[in-house]
Amino acid sequence: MTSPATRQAKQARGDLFDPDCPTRRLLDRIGTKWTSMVIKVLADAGDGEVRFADLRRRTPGVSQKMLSVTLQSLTRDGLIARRVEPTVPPKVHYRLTDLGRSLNVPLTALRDWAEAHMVEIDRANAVQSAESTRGANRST
Amino acid sequence: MTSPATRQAKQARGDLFDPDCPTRRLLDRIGTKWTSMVIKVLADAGDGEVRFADLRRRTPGVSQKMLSVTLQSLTRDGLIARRVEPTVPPKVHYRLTDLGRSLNVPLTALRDWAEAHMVEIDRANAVQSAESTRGANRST
DNA sequence: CGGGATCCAGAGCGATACTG
DNA sequence: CAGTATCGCTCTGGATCCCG
Repeated sequence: MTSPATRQAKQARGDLFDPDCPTRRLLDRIGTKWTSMVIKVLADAGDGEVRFADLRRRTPGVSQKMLSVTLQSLTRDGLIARRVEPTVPPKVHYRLTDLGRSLNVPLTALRDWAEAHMVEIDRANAVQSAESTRGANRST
Repeated sequence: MTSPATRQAKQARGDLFDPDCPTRRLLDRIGTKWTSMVIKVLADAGDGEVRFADLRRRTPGVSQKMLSVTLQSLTRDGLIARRVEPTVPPKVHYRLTDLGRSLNVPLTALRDWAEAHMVEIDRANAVQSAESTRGANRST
């Protein structure tokens, strides 16, 4: 997530181009393995809240630790809201904030692009592999 | 970049939801530190080609190794095209492909969101810090 | 039930040095 | 000029155990 130390070092070096580039910082967040999927799950839930266990079930493959960490990050960033029911077995509910929902818009665009074009990327990779497999016979 | 081994394991476990989710795979690519910036630099160059050294100059902070690696990935994925002038000091030119340019569209949306809303995320983080600094005095 | 703490393997990435 | 190879650090993220 681009540690503060790194950014400090850059600023100390005198190049202030970095603060102009919040894109990297955003990508560092949504690029973290489970973030975008959690946002999608919450977005699909509409305005409803989702409990921790439900989130875990709807996010296959996530460990409880990483789900916990992801939810903490998103909460700190103000993208999701946390509500705790102080019952004896505590129930914790999560939902997207307005900010989180607004992020979901460009994120959905990216998802759509991915679903539409990842096959082309796969095909491109396949071509490269094929070219390296056969030695290099251009003509004929 | 979500190793093939990981995906194999998941398929072996029987949950085939993952291949349905190319978003993760896309984020693994554009989430890699320099990818989105290189795409932006090339997109800003219009349909023109940019040489390696130019790219490096316009992508402050990148090492020649990481730029090289990033360009290789993008080339394999068919997002950029590579043209080599076989002169004695070789000149290599890069440009976005149509696929790369189409990716730049949702990516630009994400950049716009970042520039518009990262301050809110920073503010949210500041609030959390403040709340943890002062013990916890709610009323008043 | 929800989540914090710890340990550990692996990937990302930077610095440096060498090649065609 | 453009790239490859090696080393080493850091950070991610998974497994496991423990707590309220």
